[in-house]
Amino acid sequence: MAASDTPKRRAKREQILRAAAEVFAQKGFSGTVMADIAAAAAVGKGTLYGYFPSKEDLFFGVFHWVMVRQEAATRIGIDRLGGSALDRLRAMNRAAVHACLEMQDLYGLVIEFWAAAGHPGTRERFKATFREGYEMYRRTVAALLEEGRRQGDIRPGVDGPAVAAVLVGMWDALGLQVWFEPDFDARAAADAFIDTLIRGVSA
Amino acid sequence: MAASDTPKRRAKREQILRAAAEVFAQKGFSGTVMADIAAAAAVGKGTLYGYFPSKEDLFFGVFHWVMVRQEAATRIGIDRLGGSALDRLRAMNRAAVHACLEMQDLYGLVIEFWAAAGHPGTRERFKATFREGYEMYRRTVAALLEEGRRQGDIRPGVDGPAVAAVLVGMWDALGLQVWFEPDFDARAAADAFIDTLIRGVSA
Amino acid sequence: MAASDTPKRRAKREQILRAAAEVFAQKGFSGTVMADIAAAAAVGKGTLYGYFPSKEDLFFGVFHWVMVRQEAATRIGIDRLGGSALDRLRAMNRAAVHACLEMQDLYGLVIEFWAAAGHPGTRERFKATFREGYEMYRRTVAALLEEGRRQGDIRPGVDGPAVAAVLVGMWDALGLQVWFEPDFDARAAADAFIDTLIRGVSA
Amino acid sequence: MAASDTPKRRAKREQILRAAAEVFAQKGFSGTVMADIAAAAAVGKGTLYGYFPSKEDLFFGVFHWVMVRQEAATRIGIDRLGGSALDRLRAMNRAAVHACLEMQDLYGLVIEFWAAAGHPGTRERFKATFREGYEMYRRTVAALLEEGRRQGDIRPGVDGPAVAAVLVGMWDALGLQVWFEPDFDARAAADAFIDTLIRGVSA
DNA sequence: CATGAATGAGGCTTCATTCAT
DNA sequence: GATGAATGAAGCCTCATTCAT
Repeated sequence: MAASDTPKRRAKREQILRAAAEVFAQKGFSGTVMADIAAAAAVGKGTLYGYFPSKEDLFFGVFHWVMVRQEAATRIGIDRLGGSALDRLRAMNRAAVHACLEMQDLYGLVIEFWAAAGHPGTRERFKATFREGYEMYRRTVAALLEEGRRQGDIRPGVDGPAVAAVLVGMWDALGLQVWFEPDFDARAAADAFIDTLIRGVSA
Repeated sequence: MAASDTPKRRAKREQILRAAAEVFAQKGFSGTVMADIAAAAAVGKGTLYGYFPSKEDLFFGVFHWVMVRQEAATRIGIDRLGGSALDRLRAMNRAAVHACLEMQDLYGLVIEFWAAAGHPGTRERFKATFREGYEMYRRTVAALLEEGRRQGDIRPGVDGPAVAAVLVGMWDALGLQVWFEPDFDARAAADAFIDTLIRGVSA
Repeated sequence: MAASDTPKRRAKREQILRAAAEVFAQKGFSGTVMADIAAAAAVGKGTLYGYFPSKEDLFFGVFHWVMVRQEAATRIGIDRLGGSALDRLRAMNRAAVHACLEMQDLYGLVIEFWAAAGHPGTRERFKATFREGYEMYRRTVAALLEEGRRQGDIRPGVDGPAVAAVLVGMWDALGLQVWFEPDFDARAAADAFIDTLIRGVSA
Repeated sequence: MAASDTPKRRAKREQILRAAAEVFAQKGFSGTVMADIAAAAAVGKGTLYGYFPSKEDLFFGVFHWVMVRQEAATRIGIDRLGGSALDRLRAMNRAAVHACLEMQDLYGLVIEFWAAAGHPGTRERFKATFREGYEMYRRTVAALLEEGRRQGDIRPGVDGPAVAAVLVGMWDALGLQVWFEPDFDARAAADAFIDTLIRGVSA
C-alpha cells in the first residue's frame, strides 16, 4: 500500500506519464479514456490506479511533469551564459521559443492545462502552479532588464515588469500561433521581435 | 426544426447563446451539462435542440457569436479613426485589450475554444474560424505598420508581419495573464509595451 | 370538444389514417414519430390529437381501418358467387391472396399489428380484434367445406375446422413469404396448393 | 471488448442471451429497456455492452441464437429417420410444430424478428438470415417431395416447390394461431392437415 | 503486484404530448 | 379548429473506478 518508490516503480511511473501526456495532448482531458492511456502505456487499466489515485490526479501529474521539464529547458544555462544582460535576454528568448517548438505535438497539453486551470474543482491546483511558473519567468526577465539598465544598455524610463510580463506572455502566444498554423515561422518572428523590442528599450 | 427565423426566434436563440456562453465559460465544455444551460436560459432541455442540433453545435454557435462580437469590438472605429498610422495602432491596441477585459468572465471560453480547436472531431471547424480571425487581425496590424513606413514614421528594416504576429499574440497573452491573476494591470502593461514597441520600430 | 363528425371531418380522418398507415408500414410503430405522420398527412402535429387521443390510438385506428378493408376485399362476392362450394373456396383463396398482394407495401403493417398484439398494454385490444378476424375467416372456410361435404364433393372423413385453420394461416404465410422475397409468386403457389388441397379433400 | 472467448465468457454470453430472449419476447424490442435485460440476466447494465455493442446487436444475437436452436430442433433426425419420404415428411411436420410449441412463450420473439426484418436499419441483417432459414426448410421439404415422386408415392404433376413453400409457411402460421389462441390444438390441425395434403399429392 | 471484467451513475438526445397563438 | 414551439420524462450508452483472480 505504501508507495515504496523503487527505481522500477519510478520507471513505470515515467512510462505512464509519457503515454498519458501523448494521449491527453491528442484528445484532451475529457476526450481521453483511461483505457487509452493504459493501452498506450502498455499496462493494465488497474495499474494506472496503483500510481495515480484518479484520472484527474494523473492529469495533474502530467502537468507537473511537463512544467518541470519545460522550465528546465528554458532556464538551462541562462545563468552560466556569458555576455551582456541583453545577450542573455536574447538567449532566453531563443531557448523559450525552442522549448515550445520542441514539444510542439504536446502543445495541445498546455491548452488543456489552461482549461483545467479554469474549471471549478481543478482550478486551484493548476492555477497555483501556473502562477508560480509565470512568476518565475517574469522575475527572471525583469532581473535581466534591471541588470541591463544598471549596465547602461537600457534606458531608465522602461517599465521592466510590464515588458517582462508581455514578453513571457508572448512565448505562449507564439506557441498558440504555431499550434494553429504549423508553417508559421515562430523562430524568425521571435528573433525579429526581440530585436525590435531591444531597440525599443535600449538607451 | 423549422428555421423560420422570426424575430422571436432570433431573440430566443440569443437568449440561449448568452446563457450557454456563461455556463461554458464557467465549467468548460465537458463540465457543462445541457440541463445547466437549459436552466440558465430558462427554457426546457428539449428547446435547446430546436435551435442547435447538438451540444457541440451549440458550443460552436457560442464560439461564432463571441468571435463576431469580439472582432466588432476591436475593429470599431479603427478605419474611421484619424491620426497617424501609429496613433491608430495605439488605438487598436487599446481597443483589443479593452475588449478582452470587457468579457473577462467569458475569458474561460476562449481557452475552451482553443482546446476545441485541438480535439479531433471539433478540430477543423474551430481551427478554420480561428485562423480566419487571426489572419484578419494580423493583416490589419501589418497594414498599419506598412502605412507608417510609407509615412516615414517607421524605419524601413522592420519586419512588419513578424511584429504584427507578435502583437496580435500579445492580446491573447494578456488575456491569459489576467485570467490567471485578475489583479494584473493589463491596460498599463499593454500601454507601456506598445510605447516600447513603437519606439523600437520608429524611424 | 364533441367529435361532431361532419363529412369534412371524416375526410380528414381518412387522410390521416392513410398517411399513418404508410408511415407505420415503412418504419414500424416505434420507428414512427408523430411528426412524420403529420407531415405525410399534410397537417399539423397538433391536429393529429384532434382525431386520435394518442399515438397508440392512432395506430389502433389504422389497424381497424386496414382490417375492415381487408375483410371486405376478401369476402366480396363469396356469398353471391355461384358455383359449387369448392369453386367458391377457390375464389375465396384467390381473393385473399389478391388482397394480400394488393396492399403489399402495407404488409409491414400486418406484422406490426401482430407485434402489437403481443405487447403488454396494447395486447388486449389487438388480440381481440385479430381473434375475431381469424374466427370469421375460419368459420367461412369451414362452412364452405361443410357445404362441399353435403354436396358430396368432399369426402366425409375430412377435419373441416383443421383444414380451415391451416388454409387461413396459409394466407398469412404467403404474405410473409412475399414480404421476404418480393419475387416469390404467391398466386401460383396458392393456386397449385389449393388444387392439391382440394384433391386431398375430394371424395 | 476483449473477445477472448473463454468458457466463462461463453457462459455469461449465453446467460445474457437467455435473459434477453425472455424480456424481448415479453415486451418487444422497443418496449424493452436495457436495464430490464441487465436485471433479468443478473448483471450490470454496462456488462451487456461488453458482450454486445448495442441493443440492436444484442437483439440480433438473440435472433441468431433462436434461429440456430430452432433449426436444430426441427432437423434433428430427419436424415437418420427411416421410412419412406412421406413418412419423413410427416416426421418433419411433427418436429416443426413441436419446436414451435416448445418455445411458445418465446413466440413473440419471432414476430419481433419479422418486424425487425421490415424496419429500415435492421432490415438487411434480419431479412438475409430469414431468407436463408426459409430457403433451407423449403429445400429440405422439396427434396423429400422429389424423393417421394421418384419412389412412386407422389404423382408426377405436383408442383413440389410451391407445396414446400406453403407447408413451410404453414408452420409459421400455426405458430401465430397458437399465439393468438393458446387453446388452439396446433398438433391436431397439423396432423390432420398433413394427411390431407399427402392424400392430395399421392399417386 | 498486475490485470481487465464488471459496475452503475450520469450525460446527450429523442419524441409524445400540450397549449398559446 | 389548426398549428408547431416548448417541454421533460425516459432510454441508450460511456467510462471512471473497483476488486476477484
